[in-house]
Amino acid sequence: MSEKPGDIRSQRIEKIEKMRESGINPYPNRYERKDRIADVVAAFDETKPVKVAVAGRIKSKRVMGKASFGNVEDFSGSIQFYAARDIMGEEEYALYKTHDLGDHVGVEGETFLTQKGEISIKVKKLVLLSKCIQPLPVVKEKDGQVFDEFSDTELKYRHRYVDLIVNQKTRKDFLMRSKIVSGIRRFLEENDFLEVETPMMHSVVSGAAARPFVTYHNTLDMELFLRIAPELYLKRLIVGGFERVFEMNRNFRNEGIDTRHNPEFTMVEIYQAYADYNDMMDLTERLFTTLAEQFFGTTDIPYQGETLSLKGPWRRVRFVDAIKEVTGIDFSAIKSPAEAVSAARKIGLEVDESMGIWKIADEVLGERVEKTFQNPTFLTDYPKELSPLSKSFEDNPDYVERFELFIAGREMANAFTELNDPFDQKERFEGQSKMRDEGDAEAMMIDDDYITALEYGLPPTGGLGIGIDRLIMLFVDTASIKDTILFPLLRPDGQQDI
RNA sequence: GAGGCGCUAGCUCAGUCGGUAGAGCAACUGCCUUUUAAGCAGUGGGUCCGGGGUUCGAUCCCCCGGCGCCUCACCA
Repeated sequence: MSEKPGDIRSQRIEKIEKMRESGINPYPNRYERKDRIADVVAAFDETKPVKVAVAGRIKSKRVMGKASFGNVEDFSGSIQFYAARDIMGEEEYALYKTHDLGDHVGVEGETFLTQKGEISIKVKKLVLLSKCIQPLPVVKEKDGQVFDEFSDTELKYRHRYVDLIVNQKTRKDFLMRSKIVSGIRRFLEENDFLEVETPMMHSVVSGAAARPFVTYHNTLDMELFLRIAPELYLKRLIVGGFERVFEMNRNFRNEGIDTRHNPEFTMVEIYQAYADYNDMMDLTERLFTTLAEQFFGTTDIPYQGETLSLKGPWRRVRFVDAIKEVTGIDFSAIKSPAEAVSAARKIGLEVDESMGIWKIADEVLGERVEKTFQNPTFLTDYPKELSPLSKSFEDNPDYVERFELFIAGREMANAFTELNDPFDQKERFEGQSKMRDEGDAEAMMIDDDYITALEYGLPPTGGLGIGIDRLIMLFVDTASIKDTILFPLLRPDGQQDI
């Protein structure tokens, strides 16, 4: 009788209308759920049937006339139920038969084992808790093989809730993300780090090389930038006497989107007074191996068809040595940009003199070297020019005490001995500011207050940043960062959903 | 931002060398009281991403646009 007969949504709306007419509320306010499904399954004893009341979504339904099997699923798991007219009563059973896949129901009854040996609930009473009027994709499974998986990437990201309802792998991956994030927090807390929250809206763009999102505060009548990194605030806290701090939260960078980049991404930044970049390497290594052992029981983890060994100690190789090893180019011996250009061109890279020696070196590294680091590798001792916030070696001012960690060819972490010399920092800021004036949109701005903070004295400090989304990619074995972010940024599709 | 690929039923996908479309699952109707990718019989369901062009006729060919994916560039 609907306007569009055959349309599943209209059919279900009709069902709702009928229920309302007969005084049944398809969206009741409350249900006394007494048991979690996983607990019911775990506690099952064939010789001792127990009364249970579970709640969840109907995930499957197999009706055989006057009796029926189905599965309800809650967050903890899934269980089969057996609904029979003789037990439920004719009216209740008829109503149950109108319920659809995706409906939330409360199921009460006694546990029993079917002839085929499946733990089930013999339904005494089944009540609708929330009607699902949208047709769910039907994903079936047998012997671990998944049929008709809901696989349209666009729909998965746009309607993540549907993805979570029907695809077990998605649910598992995000559960894993949650657990890893809390594992990281636990690890840091156990190591006496204090979690802090610093501003997300900055008036100065600094702390990393990236283009910011710009926003505006009405009352103050000023431009603000969404933070690209919390770094400078966290170091202010070290100045303030918090010796070990971390912040695990979102950064925003107005850059491209691809399998490794989302404009908002999660980063943990960690600062430790009286430590240097070597201590940060140890900390990083311990964190990763602790997580691997916790979640896999081993440091060998599968990733995209390969096995990565996270077992320490990890390889440490100097920036210039790594480039030399892979390409034969020794940047420590190169004296002029022209020389660097010709070396880079020899291996087929497009660069020009204005980049300077070290940006060219960085280009060579990114193009030819990084992908060779499959197992964890600390790339250390960066050139000063590429690192405006890191401290130089006492005996070699051209290089800084910094490392980046690569796993599976991807940058996973960045750390250094923090530059705490206010005079040096001021000079570096001025250099950045000049680059900015010359059109480098990613160069930092001068943060005068930060210089003032340094003038109060930042103790020798090690700092470390780890990209959480990328770490998760590793642990849930996915090739795209979007599979680790519940709601990745997409363009609006311009269509009305539904 | 550039190039390549894709977009067909609620989902997963066929297909039309240009004559306005089909399967499986889901839905609806009937049968079925131990099924589990339940089964059997029948039915309905589509602006074939949008707009324009070519054509007697376009879902298909051409152009423009939208969204997604992949590769590249920037970046973590």
